[in-house]
Amino acid sequence: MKAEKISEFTTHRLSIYLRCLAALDEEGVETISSKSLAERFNLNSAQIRKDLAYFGQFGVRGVGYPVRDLRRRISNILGLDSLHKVCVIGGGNLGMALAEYGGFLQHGFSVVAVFENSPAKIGTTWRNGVPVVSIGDLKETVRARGIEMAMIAVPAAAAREVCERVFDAGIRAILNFAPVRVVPRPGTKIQSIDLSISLEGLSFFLAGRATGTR
Amino acid sequence: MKAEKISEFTTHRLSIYLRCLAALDEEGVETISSKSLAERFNLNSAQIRKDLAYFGQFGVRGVGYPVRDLRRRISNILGLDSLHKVCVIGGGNLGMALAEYGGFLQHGFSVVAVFENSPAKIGTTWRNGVPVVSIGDLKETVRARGIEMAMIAVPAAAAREVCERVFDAGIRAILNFAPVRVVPRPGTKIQSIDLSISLEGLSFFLAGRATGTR
DNA sequence: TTCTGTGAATACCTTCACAGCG
DNA sequence: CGCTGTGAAGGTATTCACAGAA
Repeated sequence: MKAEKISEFTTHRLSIYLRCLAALDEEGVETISSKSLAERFNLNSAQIRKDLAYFGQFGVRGVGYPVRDLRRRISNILGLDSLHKVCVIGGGNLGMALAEYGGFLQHGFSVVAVFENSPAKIGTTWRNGVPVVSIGDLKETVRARGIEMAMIAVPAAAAREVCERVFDAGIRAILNFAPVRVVPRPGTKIQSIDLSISLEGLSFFLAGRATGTR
Repeated sequence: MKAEKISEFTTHRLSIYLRCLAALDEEGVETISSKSLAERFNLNSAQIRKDLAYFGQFGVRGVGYPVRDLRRRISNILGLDSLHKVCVIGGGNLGMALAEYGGFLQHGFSVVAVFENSPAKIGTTWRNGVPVVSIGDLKETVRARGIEMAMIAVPAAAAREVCERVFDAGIRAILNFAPVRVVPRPGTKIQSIDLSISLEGLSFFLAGRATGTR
């Protein structure tokens, strides 16, 4: 791997390539060229080659990339060789939906706990067996269960404080759903998904067409 | 407004500015400079001025921007003057969580229906009064209720077909949660949120630190 | 003087185009 | 030959720096 720092655009595309390679591998396809891979996402083939070249020389000139091998390597690059343990903070609707979402496990992420502060919910077990734990037990549970990431699904007002507690518990990666900008500590990463802002982007698009911008 | 096309980076930031301006307005602040606004998101002040300049000259030299006025204008630019009616396709956990999420209404989006294909759920009403409607009635309901946007929360396998039906029903803006790339029709827009890919980005970050990339 | 609005400079991301290997 | 890997070119986004208005 080269010393340069990799952009998020690249890592995002790696995930996309990985999905496609997994499907191809399952189909029994053994080799794929950057060109035919590119066509699937209407993307430039040089883009794919550049993305991969950051991490080594995986291809065979005149042939293409060996599907299974490339799949394994990208999986490795993304740190997906082993299952990642994830927790959800906040046992409201969104939190519970996240805890139960089947897609995570399929991609190597296992939700092992939901943290809550409402006594009524603490101690219960969610449908698929995920325990609802007191937020007070965050630190011990994180350590005991080897939790590496947290998904924050608490009200906006609580988000900042919750992130601090999560960092204090030793977690260094957060996926934040609260509509609040939180600044990561050095050595940590926060990725935010703001549903209202996404909808506002769509609203802008619709408004533009309406006023004839086309 | 200038003829240039506006990048998504800009519109995304406009949403962020809007949030901040709303808070300032509520606090009674009357004027804000690009510099002090920039400090809140550690962002460059020229960035903010450029973003706003695409749409007109809103500021007063030597003073800054009038908070309430700028708030109204951005709101207008983003098409947020009126409430937007939104539907959810898919009545699973995620779909129901989206239907009940209070944050949308606060930002001008109202979820007015959840579309489902399971007969057991159709005809029921979700907690906050959102009706669960048969996907077969999509077109009529969209027309009758003036629905402008759809949030897709169906399994990956169904996503593509569902998007087609949504477009056929006259909706031109989609927020897609299914882990599938869907190509928008001309004149439509699809914004995708892929939870697993977001987690993979975090996994890459953690993997990098672990191998000493720092 | 302060702070906007904006051309110029820079940094970054993508695409082109081709040398070179299998 | 076909396709990768990559320097060079082309675009786009961000930042700098300053002229000019209040």
